[in-house]
Amino acid sequence: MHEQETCVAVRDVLSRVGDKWSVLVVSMLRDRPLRFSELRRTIEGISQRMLTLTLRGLERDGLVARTVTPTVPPRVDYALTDLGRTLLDPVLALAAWADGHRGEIARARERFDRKDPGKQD
Amino acid sequence: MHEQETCVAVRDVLSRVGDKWSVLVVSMLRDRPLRFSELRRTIEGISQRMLTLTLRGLERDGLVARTVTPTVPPRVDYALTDLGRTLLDPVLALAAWADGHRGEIARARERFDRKDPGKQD
DNA sequence: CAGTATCCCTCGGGATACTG
DNA sequence: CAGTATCCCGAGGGATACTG
Repeated sequence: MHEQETCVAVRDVLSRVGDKWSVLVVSMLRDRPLRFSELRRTIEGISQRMLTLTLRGLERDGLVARTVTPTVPPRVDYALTDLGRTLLDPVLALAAWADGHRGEIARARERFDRKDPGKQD
Repeated sequence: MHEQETCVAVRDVLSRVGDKWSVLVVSMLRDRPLRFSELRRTIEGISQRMLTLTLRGLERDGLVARTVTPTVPPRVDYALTDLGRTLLDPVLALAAWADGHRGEIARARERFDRKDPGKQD
């Protein structure tokens, strides 16, 4: 299980999950497809540029499908693929962990920062 | 569940998980405590600086415990805390997902890159 | 052995402006 | 509406040298 290829693949996915917007976008698409502008409005804080880049990355990895309706003005819908949907489970498990332990983590940080003051600005 | 605080906590954990070394360090400590130099040798590729920084971060979040034995030369052991151990489950689930779907992802990328050549160098 | 301290460079990502 | 193109800054992270 700890082969080289596996490690690379795992780190690859982990960095996807760790980036600032990917998981948020995926979780927004959980229930139904959304248009570019809907995603942009819903996510709040994301720049046009980063939304585009995030969606391209997710599309490239086969997690999100992009559907263009060539009207004018154009309409583009984004939806989770089957693969994208399977990612939801482990990600939500991690999110649940984060939510469930955020108190412990916050307390650990306070303790650490009290012991070692001035290091964390 | 989608309160502001939760989102912050989740993103916080996700960025920990997404950083280059944290998960690797945690998974190395899975079975038993390890010394600084053992971690350094085992992980392969990590710089002394990044190992230190990663361990400090994990310690600050209460995921790893640092034990100094004041001999000369000094000996420092790192071990997972109970909290750190609970993180293992969701992280391993994600790793399993990554391993299980890496073929699909690779194929999706090939397809995407063939359609849109020259964009990814 | 187990770190700190510096230097330096790449990349993530925000702001803004322009286009089919 | 749904993007691309530029510019720019700060964080992440590697290499190297020094220390208790």
